[in-house]
Amino acid sequence: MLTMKDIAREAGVSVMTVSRVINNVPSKVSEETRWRILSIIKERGYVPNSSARSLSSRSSRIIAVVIYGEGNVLSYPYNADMLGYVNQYVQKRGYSALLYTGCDFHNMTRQLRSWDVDGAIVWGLYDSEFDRMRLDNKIPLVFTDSYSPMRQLTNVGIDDRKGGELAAKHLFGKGHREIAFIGRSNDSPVLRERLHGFRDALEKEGARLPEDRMLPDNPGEDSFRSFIASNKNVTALFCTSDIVALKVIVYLKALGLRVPDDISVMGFDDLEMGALTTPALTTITQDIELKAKLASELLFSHIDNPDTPAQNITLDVRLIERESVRALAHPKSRGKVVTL
Amino acid sequence: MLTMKDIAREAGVSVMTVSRVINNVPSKVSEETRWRILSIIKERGYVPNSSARSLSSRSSRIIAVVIYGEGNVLSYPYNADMLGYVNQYVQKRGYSALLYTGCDFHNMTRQLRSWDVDGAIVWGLYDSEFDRMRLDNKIPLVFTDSYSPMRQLTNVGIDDRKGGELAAKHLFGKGHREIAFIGRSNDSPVLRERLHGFRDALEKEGARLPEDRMLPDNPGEDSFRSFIASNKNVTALFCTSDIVALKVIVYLKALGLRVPDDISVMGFDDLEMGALTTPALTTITQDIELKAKLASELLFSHIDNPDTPAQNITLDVRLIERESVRALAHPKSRGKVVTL
DNA sequence: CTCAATTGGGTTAACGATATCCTTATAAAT
DNA sequence: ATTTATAAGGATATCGTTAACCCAATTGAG
Repeated sequence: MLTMKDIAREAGVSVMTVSRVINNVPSKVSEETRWRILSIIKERGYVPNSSARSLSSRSSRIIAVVIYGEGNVLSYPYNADMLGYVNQYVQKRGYSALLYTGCDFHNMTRQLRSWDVDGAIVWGLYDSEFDRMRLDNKIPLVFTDSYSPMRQLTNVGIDDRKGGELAAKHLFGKGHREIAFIGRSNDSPVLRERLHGFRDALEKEGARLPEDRMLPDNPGEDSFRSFIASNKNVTALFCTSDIVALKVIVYLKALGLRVPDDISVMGFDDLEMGALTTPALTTITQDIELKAKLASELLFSHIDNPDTPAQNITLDVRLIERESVRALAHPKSRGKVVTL
Repeated sequence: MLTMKDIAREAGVSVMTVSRVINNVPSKVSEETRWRILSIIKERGYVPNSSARSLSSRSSRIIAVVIYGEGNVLSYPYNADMLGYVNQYVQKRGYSALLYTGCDFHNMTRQLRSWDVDGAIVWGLYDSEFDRMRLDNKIPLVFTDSYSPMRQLTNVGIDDRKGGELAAKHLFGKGHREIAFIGRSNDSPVLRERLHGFRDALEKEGARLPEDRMLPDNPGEDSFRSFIASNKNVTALFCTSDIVALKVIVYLKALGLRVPDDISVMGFDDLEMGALTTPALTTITQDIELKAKLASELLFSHIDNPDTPAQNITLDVRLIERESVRALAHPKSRGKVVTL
């Protein structure tokens, strides 16, 4: 392996001079020497050793991206999109992204510490896991979509509650009164918020969302089938994710129910694929690229200046009306419509 | 930071003994000492420093995953899926995955070398870029879907040609004679192979695929519209990727054409979303998880034993018949059907 | 003309681990 | 009783860089 020593010898200088050239230390090396060294570096194709650099300078220029979840979390397009954008911003800053997925919490933090990462962007955790996370490290951390009660955490999230609200108002405005909610969860604060917003808005309009009108997130076909069978008068379904909405539409099709003619369906997330289906999915959209950008920028500002105070940013959401919700000629409809 | 020295001092041994415990060097430390050291390590939460380890042992336990492409390559579900699976296998082996995306070839190889990665899995490159890649490194490399002429490369690909063939036979068997091909490309060997297989099979059946029946990969809506306008008698479209197929279906819908009633569409890749649309997409499927698994295993066998000879594995593909292709009551149809 | 500041370097010691070579005590073999 | 082998561990150099401090020559101000 080519080392700084080789470059130094060839240039007839000390390794420190080479180091200073590489790190652009201002006014410590003459223009001429700098130029000579740079050309030797280029000619020889010398690349500094990051491990040594990291060991010596206590800065790895690595950002860890931690996606907590089971199985292949990247098969969920939201996670993949986020990772892709985050990675772009990380690379743009000259850092590298180390990827950690899974649920082995212990191993994850071990790896973070062993690599001495300069920072980490984390999502997919539930409340309870946060406590374990903060214990050990002084590593700058940015979370996304965390609803941790600890407010000294930097977080970038979306207005999940408003998302639920928008969905409820939209369905109500289209004349729907008998509505079901797919995505009940005790673990996920995100889903909980969406439910809250949805139910509250519905009740404010005068409709109700009883317990037996809710199904857990990602129900199997069988349980969905029996749910539909025992809720014949439901005219609309609000799913807390596009993937689930799309699956539900397939299930409905298998039951001989057409969307939106026989029953309306809404999603959440605005995955690219939702626009490509027939019917195209009416959904709540969030700006994933912006979220990734803000998360990265916040992380770097923490890295550059450790005194940066924790921030909690909530991004807005919007409703995207496409084809999967039908307007009902409901007698009691107030004709209320959410405009964008 | 807690170091080996701290552990050694507390255990009353030398750092080498601690090192031996950590690296499980057989029969160099007594059971009792090992146990004592391990408990101190656990109690103190000591984590070895990977940079130092890497520097000293010349092995980083990092695998780079290189996805060559523009923009957010992970928004393409195939890439995300592959990465997700590869990452799982990499983590299972105790390695970490460093992610590189983009087209800045020079920077990519620089990073690979600077981190002294133990190996890399690479995809998304075209022929011409390979030459630049092999130049510099002795790093074990595994490619996927490369059609490089250099046979000393280890590669895991799929039988793209057969995929094209299966598509052609299926469409022909369903009675289609006037067929168009969406996915012409001079750069991508993968798409070239799919075209080859498709065209050859079509011609073998007695049909033809003239130049003006081909559209480049991922055409815009306008060019697609005029293409359809000038090819009114086309009854089926074969797209070389599911994403494009889904987009095309949306374009067709906008033109007032129903799929498959008015025109049939086939995709390629079998992305999860293709099964969730209406109509569900008839497509060519490949086993992405298997591909990722084989690529990882091959890489590790190269890492464990540098003398492992290069291998080129081609995985089989299958046709998945769903709903986007209609059977034509074509007079000349031979009623040929591909069975799975 | 002298003194202080600046410019352009160099020297040495870390950083935290592993490699390599030693050492000692005990057991087994001759 | 001597040799040999093995088990259990230690000492030191080294991996490639940067941090911290040092030094000589030049420049500019007073």
